[in-house]
Amino acid sequence: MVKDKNTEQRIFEAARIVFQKKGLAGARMQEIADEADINKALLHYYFRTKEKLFEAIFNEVFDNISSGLEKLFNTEMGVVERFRFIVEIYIENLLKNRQIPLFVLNEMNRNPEKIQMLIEQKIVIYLKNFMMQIQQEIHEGKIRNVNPFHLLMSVLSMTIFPFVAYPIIKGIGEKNMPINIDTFYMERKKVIIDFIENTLKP
Amino acid sequence: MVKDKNTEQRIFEAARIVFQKKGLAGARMQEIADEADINKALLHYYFRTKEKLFEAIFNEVFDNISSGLEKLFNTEMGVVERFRFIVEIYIENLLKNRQIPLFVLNEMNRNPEKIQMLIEQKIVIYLKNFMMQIQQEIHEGKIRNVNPFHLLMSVLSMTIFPFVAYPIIKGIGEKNMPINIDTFYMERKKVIIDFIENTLKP
DNA sequence: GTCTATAAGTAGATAGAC
DNA sequence: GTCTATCTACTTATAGAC
Repeated sequence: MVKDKNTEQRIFEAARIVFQKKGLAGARMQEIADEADINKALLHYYFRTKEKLFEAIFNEVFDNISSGLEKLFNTEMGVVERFRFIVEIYIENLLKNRQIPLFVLNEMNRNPEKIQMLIEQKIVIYLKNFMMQIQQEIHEGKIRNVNPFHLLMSVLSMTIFPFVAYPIIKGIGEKNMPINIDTFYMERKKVIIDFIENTLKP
Repeated sequence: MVKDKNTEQRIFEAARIVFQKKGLAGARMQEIADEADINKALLHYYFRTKEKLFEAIFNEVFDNISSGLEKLFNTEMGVVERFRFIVEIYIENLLKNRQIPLFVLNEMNRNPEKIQMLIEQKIVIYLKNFMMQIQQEIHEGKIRNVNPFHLLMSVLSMTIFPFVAYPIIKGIGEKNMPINIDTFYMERKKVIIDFIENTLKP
């Protein structure tokens, strides 16, 4: 249960927890109120409607992703080094917020028309720039000639997918694996970075 | 709208469409009825409750996955060859059923206790056997020494994730890419298989 | 700002005619 | 088997006291 802090923050954090677990349609205002330890009417006092509350949560999540990308891509950095950063930062962050990928993917797929613009302006633009940088380094002979789009998609897949496939990983890892699941996620950093380096070394 | 066929099949197919698009909580019985072009009461006549109808759909999807895995893993085949099969068959199938991954991942993550057993018995068991085969071929020196769990997870990620990330791919691909999105998905077969071969060649 | 009580609307489920 | 009409329960949202 969310305590301390002012009411609006409490509601916000409670809503984040519930929406990320249940999705927009599956979440109940009552559950959010309980989680925030306040009355249901207060939710409406602060956020008017369920949709608006959800939007507030989603926008915050999306902005975090976006500003993270901005930081990653507005620093001067070579392609391989940048990939390394992406993988490390993403895995660190996703370990702390494991529900985020499914939450975002759901909203992206269920309301594409609604957030297409957001995706375009806050995600795709950075990825496109990065692909141009990759193209550039290929041209300069710094890295091997690969398809930047596919490479980027492979790296994102290897990084993010294991977090949405948690139940499968848990199923595999639980009994006859010598390591715990968090260790597995941490190990992936090296696995993915090795893949990148192998793929790109000239 | 689903026509022809008997009523039960019509309901079933309509429910599959709606549940895969909206999820259990987001789906409406009325919408399923409309999609099937029948009355709402008939849904209950054939399937009693929304939950049971959903379960019927989910079990069918899950059985398809499971029987697919069974076919893939009960054939005599080397590791590399088997990986090739997996990637090709999965991409072919997912191109025809793009909503499946998100649908299944959602249910797995939202009702883990409910389907943990299913995952264990119908998915994980095959993956574990395959990892043992990988271990075996490593031992025999047929393939390079890699971590089977990570390799498997990487391949599954690269294969499946792009289908749940469709909105991002669309955003990237739509304007300044010379190919259409289906071509991109088809190309991934080769990309992933190349990765496997490079990773495993001794 | 925060609560209780309640209104208003929606969705799943059933009764009963045909 | 299939339909219309209706019930019941739940959920969002609001009114109004404090």
